[in-house]
Parts: sequence; C-alpha cells; structure tokens
Amino acid sequence: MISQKSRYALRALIHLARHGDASIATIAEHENIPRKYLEAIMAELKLHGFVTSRRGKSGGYTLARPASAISFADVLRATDGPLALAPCASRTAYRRCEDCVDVETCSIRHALIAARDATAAVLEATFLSDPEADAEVT
Amino acid sequence: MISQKSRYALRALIHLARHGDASIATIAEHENIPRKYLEAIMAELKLHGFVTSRRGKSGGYTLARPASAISFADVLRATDGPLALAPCASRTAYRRCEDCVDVETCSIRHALIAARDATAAVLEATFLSDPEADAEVT
DNA sequence: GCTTATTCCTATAATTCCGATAGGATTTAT
DNA sequence: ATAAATCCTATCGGAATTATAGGAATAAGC
Repeated sequence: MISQKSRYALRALIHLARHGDASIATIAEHENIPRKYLEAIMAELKLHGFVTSRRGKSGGYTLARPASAISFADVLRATDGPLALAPCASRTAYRRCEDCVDVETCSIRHALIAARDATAAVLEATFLSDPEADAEVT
Repeated sequence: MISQKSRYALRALIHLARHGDASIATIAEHENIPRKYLEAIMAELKLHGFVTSRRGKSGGYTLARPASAISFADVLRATDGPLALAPCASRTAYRRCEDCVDVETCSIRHALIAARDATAAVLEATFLSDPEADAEVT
C-alpha cells in the first residue's frame, strides 16, 4: 500500500494538471484533502521540483514541468520511497536488507525484483496528463 | 515495501520447502530470524493454513500443502494484506478509500489497478517450491 | 498604507503499527 | 523424570503516519 500522503499528492498534482494553477485552499476543497496537511505535502513536492509556488494574494502552485513529463513513479518515489517490495529489490535505491545473510543466495529477491519491474513498467508509463490511459508497457 | 515479518515468513516457508520439517530453533538459526518473533510468525502461518505443527519433543512445523501450491501472493496477502497499492485497487479485498469522493471518477485508481495486476501476475506465479524461477506470466 | 489572501515555517500531538522480547504453561518422545 | 518443543499472554520501545496549531512573511488590490 502507498501512504495517504502519496494518494493526496497524486490527486493534488493531477488537479493542477487539469485545472492549471491553484491555491492550497482550492485544491484541498475540490480534492477533499485536509488543508493544513496539504500545505506540508505541497512544500515537499516543491522541494522535489514537481511544482513551483507564488506567495501572497492570488498566489498558489503551478506544475514545474509538463504534466506529460511527470509519471506516477516519479511522484511515488518522492513521497513513499522505492517502488520495490524490499530494499534489495530496488533498482533506483538499492539497499541491503538488514538481516540478509547473503544477497546472492537470497531465496526471495529474484521474485521481488520481477515484481518491482512489473510495477515500475506500469507506473513509469502513467503520467499526470492522462492517468486513466492504459500504460503503454514496452 | 513488504514488512520484515513477510520477508521472514517467506524465508521460513521456503526453508520448510527445501529441508522438510523443522523446528523454530532450526529455522531461526539457519535463516537468521529472531527466535521469539519467528514463534509468533509461525503461529500466524498456521492459522492461515500454510503449515501444521507437532508439539513436544521432536515436534516442529511442516508445510500443510505442497510447496508448489503455495504462491508468494498467498503468503504476502496473509502477512501483509492486499498486494494492491490502495484499498480501492485490490481485487481480492476491495475497500473504498476513506477520503474517496467517488470511486468511479477517482483519477488515480485506474493506474493503481494496472500496477496491482502486474504485481499479482508475478507473485501468483511464483511458488515456494521454486522461488528463483522466472514466473510464467500468462 | 491597509486589508486580505496566500505561502512558509516551526512545533507538537494522537494514534497506530512494527519488530521484538519475556516468562511460563502445555505437550510429547525417550 | 527429563528434555525439547510448541503454545499462550502480556508487554514494550521506537518509529512512522496523519495530521493540527499558530503565526511570520509576502504580495496584490483598493
């Protein structure tokens, strides 16, 4: 499962993709996200370079890149960490599992890597611009 | 990410698949799993019908079904819940997301379902008997 | 300039989950 | 009897998750 935060983040970004610039208050209301929590999430998304902001009256948030250039995988990695089911199955952020005796002979890693590749193929091919499209998995 | 518990569970079950009956102490030692924690995990696996146990001296655990009939998906669902990335993307345990306005028009559900199907295809085709094999995804 | 609407910053809090440990009761083979 | 194992109940620290509170800083419009 991804976190509530990740679901909020995706929905907020898609809102921006569909409606253009918007304030936190607007997004929070339309997407049914707690306003104060959304503030924290948008700050994080800004740090990761997904959005830019303008302060003051009539300020708000804007996508920093075209919606067609931001994938679900990008967002989920930023908000929830690796897509993989175990640290040792991540290709973008490999880490040894704490208790692992020997990575090479680990009995479960192979399958977890296959699962991560399958998920990544879908999520890397799904973009904010058209999240309902069937991902073209190649 | 799956939980530590799930990784322990998979490794413990694969140990049984490979070496036949074994006690908690034996599995814990060979698989580098905390003994007391493994006790709790095996109890849970028994409740779910993956293993049977014998008490007393020379007791221990046995797979309740052939290793080739227990998939990674079976085990992970028992120890970690649905494979899906969101409650509303699960096919085996669908739940509405708490904050969801309308399931039908949810902007992220489509992709999450596609991701869940991709993962499930792999994990349902990977078995304790041969976890290193490439899953035959059909 | 004042007001208002906004982002930004820091701090805190409640709850839950995770990973584990402790101690002993019960069962069974030898 | 003894030893080796599962079973049972209880507890626990720490981390993560999901927020909320309160106000400072900024900018637009009148």
